[in-house]
Amino acid sequence: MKIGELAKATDTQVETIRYYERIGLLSAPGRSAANYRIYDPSHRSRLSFIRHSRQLGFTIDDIRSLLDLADHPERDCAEADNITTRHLGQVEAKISHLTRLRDELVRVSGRCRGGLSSDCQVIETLADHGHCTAKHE
Amino acid sequence: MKIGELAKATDTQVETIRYYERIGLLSAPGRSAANYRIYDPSHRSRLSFIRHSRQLGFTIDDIRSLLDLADHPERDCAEADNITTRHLGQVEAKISHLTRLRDELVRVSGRCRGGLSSDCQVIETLADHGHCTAKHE
DNA sequence: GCTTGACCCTGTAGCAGCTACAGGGTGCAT
DNA sequence: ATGCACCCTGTAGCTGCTACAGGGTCAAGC
Repeated sequence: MKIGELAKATDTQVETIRYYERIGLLSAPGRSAANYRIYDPSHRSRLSFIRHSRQLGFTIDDIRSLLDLADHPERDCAEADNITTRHLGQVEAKISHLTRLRDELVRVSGRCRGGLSSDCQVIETLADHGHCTAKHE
Repeated sequence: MKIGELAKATDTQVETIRYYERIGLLSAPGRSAANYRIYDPSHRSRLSFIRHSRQLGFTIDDIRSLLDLADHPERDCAEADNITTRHLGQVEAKISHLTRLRDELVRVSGRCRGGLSSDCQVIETLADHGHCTAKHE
């Protein structure tokens, strides 16, 4: 299949596929006489794996390791679990960070009672860190 | 004050301050005879405002608008509230996205029962989207 | 007066993970 | 023969910094 078809089949942009090839995540396929990339089903499943992993938020580097594991059936599955667990921890950290941030934003925006920006509590709050309940980084 | 002092006072990196000046977020201060940037208290409070807004996750563009409002006391505070509310919505969207993602990761990593990567359920799941309960983008 | 070290300057390149051109070639239908 | 959809390479852009390289400045200590 040509790149456009692979793109449609995996719900990926054509330029993204070329990007994955450039960074060595997806192996370079054969070429047609006209120098078009011609993919086979193995590329398709590999790209599906990549896209699925990306949707789950794995980094490109994680995906490299995961693909490597998928290619070496004799290796220990624990490596894959390590990557997943570490990633899960990062996602949870992000969630709790964003949750604190949301609470602060709710508090800030709740202060707006309309009127002029000169006595806008939102602006006030941003200007003066002391108005915050919690530390946020 | 010199840039290093301002950096310490606002808990910002020196290079970040120069970056803000370069993109026009923080106005260029005066210079000493030796061409050092010399900041006054107004720069300091402006930078605090910026940093505080960044900590709350506002984009640089949002901050430009917020600073603009802070500079025009006669304008309507609703604009600031709009920006905050829209941002809050984005944060909430991110939280719910990450939460779905987390649930899926928990499910995926729960499938690992050790053993060889050849029958690793984590790898399996990544390879086959059909294993997923929910759609995730 | 000379060195050392902390600070400052400019300019540019890098990070992640794409995305978006520009400027060209190919392939098929009309 | 012409139009159009598709393909190619190469490069620059996005966000919000961060990290140099290669240089200048200044005060303290010997």
